[in-house]
Amino acid sequence: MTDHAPLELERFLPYRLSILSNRVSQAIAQTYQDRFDLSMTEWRVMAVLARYDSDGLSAREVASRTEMDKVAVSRALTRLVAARRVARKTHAGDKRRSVLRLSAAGWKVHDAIAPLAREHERTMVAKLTTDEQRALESILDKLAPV
Amino acid sequence: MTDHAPLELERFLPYRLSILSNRVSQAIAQTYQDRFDLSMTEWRVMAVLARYDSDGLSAREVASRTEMDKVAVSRALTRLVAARRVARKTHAGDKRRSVLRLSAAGWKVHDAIAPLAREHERTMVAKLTTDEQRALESILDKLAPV
DNA sequence: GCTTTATAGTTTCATTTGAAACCAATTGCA
DNA sequence: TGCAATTGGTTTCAAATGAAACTATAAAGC
Repeated sequence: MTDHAPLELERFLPYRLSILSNRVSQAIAQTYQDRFDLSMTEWRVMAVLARYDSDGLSAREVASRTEMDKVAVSRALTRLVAARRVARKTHAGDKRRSVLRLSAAGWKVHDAIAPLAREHERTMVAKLTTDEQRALESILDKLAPV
Repeated sequence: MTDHAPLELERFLPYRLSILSNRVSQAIAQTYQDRFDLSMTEWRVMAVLARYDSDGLSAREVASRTEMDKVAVSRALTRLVAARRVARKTHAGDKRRSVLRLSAAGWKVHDAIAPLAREHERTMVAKLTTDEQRALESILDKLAPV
C-alpha cells in the first residue's frame, strides 16, 4: 500500500480561503442583488468609481483597480450606463478613453449599499479578538499587497 | 457637497479576501491546468476523493465536501470518469448512488499535483511570522468553520 | 402492497464568462 | 510625414455555469 499523502482539505489554506471568500462575498451580494438589480461585478465597478472619484476614471483604470478583466468591466459598464447609474463621456485629449463617474442615481445606490457592506465587515471582524484583527490586516498586507 | 463615505476598497476585508483567494487559487491552478488538462473543479473533486478514500464516496458527499453544487460535480465526474481518473460503480444497497474512487491513473495525477499545491501553501505561509501563522489558523477556524 | 414523497444524479436551456478577434485612436520612430 | 506597433474599449464565439425539469430508485405512510 503506497503512501499517497492526500491534502487535508479542511486545513489547506488556499481551499479554506476560497470557501471563506465565497461565503462572505455571497452574503454581501445577497443584500443588493435583488433589491437593486445589481450584479457583484457591477457593484465592484461602482465602488471603485465612488472611491476614486477625483476626475473620472477610464475603464482601464477601473479594471486594474477591481482586478477584473476589461471584458467584464465593459459589460458591467454597459449595464450601469443603461441604468443611468454611471455617466460615460469621452476623454477630451484621447478619444479612445472614456471618462466614468457615478451619476446622482448611482451615488444614491452606492450610499444605500456601502453601509450594508461595512456592517457586514464589522460583524465579521467582531468575531475576532483584537490581536487576530491586527494579524489579519498584516497578513493581507503581506499576501495580497495593493 | 454631500459626504458619500465610499468604501476604501484597499482596506475592505471582503474585497481583499476575494483578491487574495483568487490569486492563490489561480496560481495553483496554473501548475496543473495545462499539464494535466484538469480544471479547478475537477482537481477539487479529485482532492476530496483522495482525502476521504475510505470506502468510496457518493457524488452527493463530494458535493458537500467541496461546497460545489451537484451539477458542477456531476459534470466534473463525467470528464474524470471518461479520462479514467475516477472509477464509478453503483452502490450495492442503493442503485441511485454512485461509489467513486480514484483509479490508479487518478492517484498518479493526484500524487503529482498534491506536492505542488502543498509547496504553494508553504511559500505563502513562509511570508508570515509564526504569530501571524497561528492567527491565520484561528481566524479561519472562526470565520469559516468546516 | 400501493401510492405519495424524497433522494441521487443527469440533462436541458438560458445566462455568464473568457479568449481571441476586432475597431478606432494614439504613439513611436525610420 | 507615414507606417508599424500599442492602447482603450467592444464584439463575437465557444466554453463554463446555474436553475429547473427530468429519470430512476428508495423510503414512508396508509
